[in-house]
Amino acid sequence: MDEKFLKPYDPTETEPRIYAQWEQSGFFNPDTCIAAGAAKPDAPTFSIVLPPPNVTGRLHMGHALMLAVEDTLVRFKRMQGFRTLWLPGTDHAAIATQSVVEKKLKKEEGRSRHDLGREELLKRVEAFATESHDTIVKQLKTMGASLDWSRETFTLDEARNKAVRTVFKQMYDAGLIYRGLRIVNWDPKGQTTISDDEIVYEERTAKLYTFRYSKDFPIPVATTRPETKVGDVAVAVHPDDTRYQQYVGKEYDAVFCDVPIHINVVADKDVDPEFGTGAVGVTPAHSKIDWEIAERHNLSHENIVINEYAKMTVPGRLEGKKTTEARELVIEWLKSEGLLEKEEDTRQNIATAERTGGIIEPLPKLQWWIAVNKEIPGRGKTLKELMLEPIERGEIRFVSEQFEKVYRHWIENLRDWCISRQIWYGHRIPVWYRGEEIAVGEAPEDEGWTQDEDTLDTWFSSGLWTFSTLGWPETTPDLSAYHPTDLIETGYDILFFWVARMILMTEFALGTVPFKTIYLHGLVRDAQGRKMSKSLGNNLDPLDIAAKFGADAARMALMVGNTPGTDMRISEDKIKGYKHFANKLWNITRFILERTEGVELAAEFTQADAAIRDELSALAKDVTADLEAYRIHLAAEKLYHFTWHRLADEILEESKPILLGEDAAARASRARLLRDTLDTLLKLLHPFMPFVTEEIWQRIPNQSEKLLMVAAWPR
RNA sequence: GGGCGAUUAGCUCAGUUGGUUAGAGCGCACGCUUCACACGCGUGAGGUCACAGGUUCGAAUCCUGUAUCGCCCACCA
Repeated sequence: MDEKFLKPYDPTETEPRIYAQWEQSGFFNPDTCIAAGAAKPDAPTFSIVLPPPNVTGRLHMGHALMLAVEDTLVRFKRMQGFRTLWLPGTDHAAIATQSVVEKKLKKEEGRSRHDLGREELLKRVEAFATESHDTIVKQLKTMGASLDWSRETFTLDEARNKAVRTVFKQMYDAGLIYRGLRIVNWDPKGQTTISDDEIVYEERTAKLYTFRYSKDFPIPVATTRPETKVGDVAVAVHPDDTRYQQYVGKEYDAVFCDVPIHINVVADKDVDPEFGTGAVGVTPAHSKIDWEIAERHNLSHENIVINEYAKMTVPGRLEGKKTTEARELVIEWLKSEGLLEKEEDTRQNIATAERTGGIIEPLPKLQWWIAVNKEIPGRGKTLKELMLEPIERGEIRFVSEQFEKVYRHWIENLRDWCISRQIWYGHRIPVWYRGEEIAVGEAPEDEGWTQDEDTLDTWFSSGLWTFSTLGWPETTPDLSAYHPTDLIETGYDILFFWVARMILMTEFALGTVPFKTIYLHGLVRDAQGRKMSKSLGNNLDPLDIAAKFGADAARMALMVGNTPGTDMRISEDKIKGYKHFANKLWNITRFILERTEGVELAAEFTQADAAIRDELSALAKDVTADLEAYRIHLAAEKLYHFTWHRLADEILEESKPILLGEDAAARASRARLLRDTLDTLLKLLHPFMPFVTEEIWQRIPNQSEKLLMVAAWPR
């Protein structure tokens, strides 16, 4: 017996060595598996694209969970003989990455992006992205991820750029991408537009003020943002509100806090007569709803009073003031003029930007949009319909069915998607202007063209991920073999951002689904159930965890008892438990090898041993069925339980007298049973705990299959 | 305001299509230097499955309602 078994299992020494061995074997690449006979050339395929981690730093435990689940499924399928592809890549994560670099720049050098300029900033961001990428790859390998590195991609590399330009052009030609002036969510801190999905609402107490524009203005108006009232063009009331009907259609002039304003009184059904005074001051340039009201009543949109830095642009005492300062000044002025009628507390949800925390300032801006409710020429359907159909037809199914309703509900309320961003890192919008002319897709060859300054929302390129990574728009063998992919596995928090956008993009560009099954995992929280975050300092780094307990232990701890779609708690104690389990398996092996060394292995089992062999076959079947149905938590728990409490506690114990006994036939049968059981169990456990099982496997004498990772799955 | 989910042992959670006596890990108590393993072994305590009705031969599981907690979406000026 290998002397190594005399000491406890040491994952830190083992894991990097084993990973190097796997990598060297080339079996992460399905082509190598075929060449080596580990998969048949015509075997069915199984493919997953790795949800590309953002190059914003390093991986956290949520990523570790994702890797554990995906690697387990991939290894399972590979051992079953599928042509299995798990394709790695990273995401440039435009806003997220640029804002990390900008923050660093500010902190370390006290400079802004404008001090550096576009080109220099991009150099900095790219350097940072490269560094992050390398860290992330190291972490992925540490977790044991059997990714095909020969096919690695990046959302911003040349091939992916090409895919982005191609889809953009196709959508533009189909009339689905358009440029339009609308109220956008402007983040004054990040100096960019963001989409509705990037908004986080924070509940706060705010003051609701009731006032009149002037002494002779007949209708009192309630507002939480008095400073915007210098931009008002109308007062809207409900059409049935008898209090105000007599004023509808009338116009008034006033000088509001040094600013001359002209107010139309209009009737609009969107006004709630119960709220405030039942009358809304309409500020078209600084409120989405007001913009719509103004459109319905042909009122001016152009009355902009706040700029991109959230400062007032009107002449007079407010000029150049921040909105918050201006608010105070307006209240002061209202009081001094005797126009303020009431001041009360109200609860308010304030819109903030997810990445920067800046308070969103609605502003009218010329932006690029994707129309989701417009019929696609030649297809008779809208993008929204394309997003719903595969779910309805059952071509895509959710592992946790509750998400189907959530998804539908989101789609039904979907509005046009704003895809342009005023940041520099990302895919530059593939549009060029020359006077009145416009060119889309590829840069024109001739002189005088200027490219659009903006970049694309990062989710535009992520939406193409399942097929851009396989070589589209070229028709590659990979694309036809591995697309649609079998599974997408990611956190439920990016169902809308990403999963929905992949369905949209793939249905549009390829007319197929991007994947057949959606497996959404929950959040990984700390032992107290809190979100892991930098500010709380309760983050666990997969690298540290692997160094302390081994990647195998981390993987098991993340999978056992964790049902898809549900948040879980993780603690070092739990992970330690599975480190012990790896050691238990190690010692089981030691026992079996020691006690069967030199014992002749029987050809036939005794009746008792045949029963145990059947029990094991039943377990194998059970685990297989669980994995095929994505019940990973159950499979893992069953294996744990069998290994420790059936095999070690019972079978090994009752084997002791048999192996030391006089009955040679029983001894030979039991020896063979134990060796067979160990082999089978190592195979069954390998997808979950790849390192320790592989290490043991290679130290068992007379092993017929060399690498456990491509050994045949028990059937 | 609309939607989704949860409530099972002290704690964290499983429990697949309704089917024996409801399980695991951790923790706890007691005892073990037993020749695979103290990263261990043995024994044990601990549950009205949130509550109230209903369906059923049978309910933690299905239905209705209530309570509490959590999350998502929308958002009132």
